[in-house]
Amino acid sequence: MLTYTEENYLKALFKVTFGSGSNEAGTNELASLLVVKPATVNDMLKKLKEKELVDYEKYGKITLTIKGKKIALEIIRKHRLWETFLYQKLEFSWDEVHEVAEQLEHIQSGKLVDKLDKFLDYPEFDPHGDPIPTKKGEIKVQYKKTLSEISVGKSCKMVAVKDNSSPFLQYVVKVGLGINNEIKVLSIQEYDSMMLIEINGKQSTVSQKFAENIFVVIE
Amino acid sequence: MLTYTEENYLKALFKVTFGSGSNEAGTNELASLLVVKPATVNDMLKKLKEKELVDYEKYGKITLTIKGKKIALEIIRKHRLWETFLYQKLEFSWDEVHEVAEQLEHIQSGKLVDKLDKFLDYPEFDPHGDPIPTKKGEIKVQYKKTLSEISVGKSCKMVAVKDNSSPFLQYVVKVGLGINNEIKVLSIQEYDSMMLIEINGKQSTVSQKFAENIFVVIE
DNA sequence: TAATGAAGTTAGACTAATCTAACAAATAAA
DNA sequence: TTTATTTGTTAGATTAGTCTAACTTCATTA
Ligand SMILES: [Mn+2]
Ligand SMILES: [Mn+2]
Ligand SMILES: [Mn+2]
Ligand SMILES: [Mn+2]
Repeated sequence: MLTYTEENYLKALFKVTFGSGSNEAGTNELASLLVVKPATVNDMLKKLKEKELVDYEKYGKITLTIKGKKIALEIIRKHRLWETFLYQKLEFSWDEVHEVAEQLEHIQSGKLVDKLDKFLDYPEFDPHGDPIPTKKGEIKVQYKKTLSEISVGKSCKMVAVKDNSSPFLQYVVKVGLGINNEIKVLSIQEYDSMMLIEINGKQSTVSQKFAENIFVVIE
Repeated sequence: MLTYTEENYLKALFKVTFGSGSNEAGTNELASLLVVKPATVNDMLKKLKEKELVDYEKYGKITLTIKGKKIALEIIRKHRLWETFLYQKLEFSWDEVHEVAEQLEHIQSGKLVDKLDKFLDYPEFDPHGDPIPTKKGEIKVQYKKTLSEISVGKSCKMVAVKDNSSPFLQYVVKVGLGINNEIKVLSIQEYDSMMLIEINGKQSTVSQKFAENIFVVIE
């Protein structure tokens, strides 16, 4: 059985490597994501290598083994199922679920995950629009862009958020945006890339930074 | 914030002291309940005393402070609410809930407890018949006896179990017993106190050890 | 009341997870 | 191709939680 901390390293490693082309990560990169020092990561990598959860040679790049990736996906599955539970059943707002799910994702009980999945009627996406890995560890890859990549005059549909922080999520709500909303790009300011958008007939102006954290699909 | 381990010590301390008249506990007693060595308990007591969660002097008895008792009750409240959730909403059987609740009781989120309580419609008892402390830390004291104390010819109602272990709980089900069942004591064997009982018209014979672990009330 | 056993304490050691500070290797710049 | 910068590693220390083995105090009982 893995410790709480080991699980967090695997999850972080999956997040930095998944969809990064090379599937590799570096010590510093991982350290900054986990908010620990590189020295700490280095120690942990030796432990994870010993347990055959990562491939890693001194001064080399870090990758997850199949075994490590499988565990990472299980934790992400649990995290997103719990977020969905908190949001749908307990009426948490979408900016509150992540923090609690960070704890709940470490509860060890295969039965609990299965029952929860069933109770929620096998959801495919969490409240932030992120896909929930299946029991088999399959994860849906969505061909999504960020709002900042959409050109003037085009329409798209919001499907997820990149930034999961509470302040950002609250801001998204304030702007009148939510998952599945239609967004039309009315204009883009040359100078600072500020975007004038329309959602349900209501206009808003958003910064480039904001637009880079909204995932959309073109229909 | 307390660690997972500190919380377990407070909970264990509450369990051994609550309703014991003196409200006191000893090092060895606590050690055996927590399945650690007395030396370990001794170290922890110093930490808990420092944090003003227990009253304790060298070679003296251990008691919870008001503050320590309050925290213990919060953990027990969480434990029993989670057990109720698992049993009522996720269809766990009553012998499976305890182990998972041992983990879930340590999730830190006041909001989660409140929401869960509401979601379950403010339950008063958990699946084992144990009272769920209120948000204010009030716990219902039931005037209950054990089945072994009931005399021949009398009837009573099962309200809870003393032993929460999976083998015992499964055995209770097998005997045809459950919370709120009427039990009539038909006869008691002189020699070994074996009890012949009737539940819903069905007769069963149970040992004294068994009868000592069934809580009942006389109506 | 003194001996004996039970209960409780201390010292010293270990593991997991973390840090700081110093060092080494790899990479980018000049 | 040196030099400088970034990246990664090591050594040594700390804290929480645990242990064993030895010791002390308390309580019972002969
Ligand atoms: Mn999340
Ligand atoms: Mn999410
Ligand atoms: Mn329980
Ligand atoms: Mn219970």
